[in-house]
Amino acid sequence: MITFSKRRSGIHKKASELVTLTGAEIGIVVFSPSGKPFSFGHPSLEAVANQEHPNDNTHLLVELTAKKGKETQPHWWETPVDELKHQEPLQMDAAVDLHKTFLAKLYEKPAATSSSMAPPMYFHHK
Amino acid sequence: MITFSKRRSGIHKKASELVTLTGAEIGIVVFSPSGKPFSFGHPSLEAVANQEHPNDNTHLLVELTAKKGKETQPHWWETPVDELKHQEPLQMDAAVDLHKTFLAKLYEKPAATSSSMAPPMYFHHK
DNA sequence: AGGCCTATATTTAGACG
DNA sequence: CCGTCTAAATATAGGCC
Repeated sequence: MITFSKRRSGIHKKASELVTLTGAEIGIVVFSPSGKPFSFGHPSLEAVANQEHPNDNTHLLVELTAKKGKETQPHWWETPVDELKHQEPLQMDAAVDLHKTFLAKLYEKPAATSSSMAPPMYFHHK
Repeated sequence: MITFSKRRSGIHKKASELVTLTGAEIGIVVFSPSGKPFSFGHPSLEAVANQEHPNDNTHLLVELTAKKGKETQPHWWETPVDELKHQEPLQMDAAVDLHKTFLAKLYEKPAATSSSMAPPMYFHHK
């Protein structure tokens, strides 16, 4: 648990460095062994994308449903994802195991500014 | 660019270690400065979750639309996210900048087995 | 791009406050 | 939980294939 905390910060730091050094964009979601979620990502979460994952023909649709209170929480990644909410397991394919996981997609504008990178990033938890 | 590659592997390795050492679950999506997407994650992508991000009242719905060809690509994270597909920018909120970003959520079953962790993980790209 | 190398810088575990 | 400290383990840049 202490190891988790330390290493989580480590990865977080590495991710920050990757962003500042190379201008890449990154998003990470981690769930601690105890189930606490932590999210982190580079630009800001302003819109989301929908993209096909060709190799397994998986199509993921990420949809932003509500957006308010933005002024007080400008950067979503500065906040913990907070409690998990259970819901009925999706019956897509029961092949592997009990774990349900995720995938995230990003969509970048054609000639978008690659600036706005690397505001100091934090990894909070609750 | 060489730095990006090396550090990307580094983060990937750290993520693997975090998983093996602590049993955490993690998912990462990185976009190289040139725009190439790389994904990585711990368990497998079998289902996805929908979860509220309380602090900014953002609600993200991640939906798995299609799932086939699984036999040949058992682990989604072993494959690159591949080419980005452009689509109309979402008009959710134009506040920040041109970048569109993402967020991912994970959903774990109540008393799920925390086993099945740490198969060697790879970071591919195209 | 990936692999191999080596010197240097960083991270880590573990103990402690 | 957060800091601080330490020795030991690891990541990194940069050169080279």
